[in-house]
Amino acid sequence: MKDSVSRPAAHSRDRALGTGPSVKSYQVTGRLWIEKSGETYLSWGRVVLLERIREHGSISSAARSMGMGYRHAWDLVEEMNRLAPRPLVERAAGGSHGGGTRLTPTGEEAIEGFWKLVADFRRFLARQRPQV
Amino acid sequence: MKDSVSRPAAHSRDRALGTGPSVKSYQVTGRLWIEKSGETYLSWGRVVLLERIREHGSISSAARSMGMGYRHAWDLVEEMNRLAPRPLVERAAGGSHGGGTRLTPTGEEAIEGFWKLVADFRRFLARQRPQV
DNA sequence: GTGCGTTATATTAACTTGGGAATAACGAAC
DNA sequence: GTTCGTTATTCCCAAGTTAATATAACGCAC
Repeated sequence: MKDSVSRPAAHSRDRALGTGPSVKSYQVTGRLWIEKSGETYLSWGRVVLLERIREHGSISSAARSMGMGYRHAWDLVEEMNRLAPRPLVERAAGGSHGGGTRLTPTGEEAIEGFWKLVADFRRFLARQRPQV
Repeated sequence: MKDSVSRPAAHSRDRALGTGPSVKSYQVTGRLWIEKSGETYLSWGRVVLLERIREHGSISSAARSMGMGYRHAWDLVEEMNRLAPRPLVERAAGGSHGGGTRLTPTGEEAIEGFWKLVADFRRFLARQRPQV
């Protein structure tokens, strides 16, 4: 079974979660993220970036694959690693292929945990009836 | 009993809802709003603006009271009225005091309904345990 | 040591959002 | 008709965010 319902496609640009393709004209929508000390730690786009890094093996390739500038992607990775209890990715500059970036087990857990949170949020939104 | 918990102070600039003053270092946070046809209909700031209009009797005074430009406030009111099933506010230009803006019953219901939604959302967030 | 593609870093440009200023229109009170 | 403060509308600017560009550092393969 595809998990495209509980876990939206990684290539989606939508970071706002609604109740899906509804016929209702009014729709309760929202965003969810995790902060640490007031700073954003994990969000939709950040987790998608982590998945792309896992898939492509480098920050630059991951950024290209989702139309994001390398600088922006690097900043996000830097901040996530800084806020995480342990690094989510390990980076290497130089080497035979120039280097690369790969997920740590902590990074894998962060992805999984965030999508679980998102799934709960989607269920919550689906229960809401927009009061017009 | 004050309602500052279930209904945050109207002057708050925070539109993001967390689980309150928690000692946990990681905090699940989020925003909630209502869309119609992909356009934002009601959000935290918009509903606060409606409350200020009810309190002050005009868009300009309401905007001043919350450090918002009249232009921006007018745009928000215009869009809310356009997306609402029936107008949320009635506006009058001219008159003894220059005119003014007041809430309609629909506007009152919109405020009440949105804060109920927010209260549910706060309860949902409070149930979440940030998975680090 | 040279080549390669990456990470790392700084600088600049473009875009978005909201604020400020200015002006006209409004309409009841006087 | 004058006054008043509001609504309504246009234009421009400031600030913050994101994208684009450029350059240096890195380290393994060869």
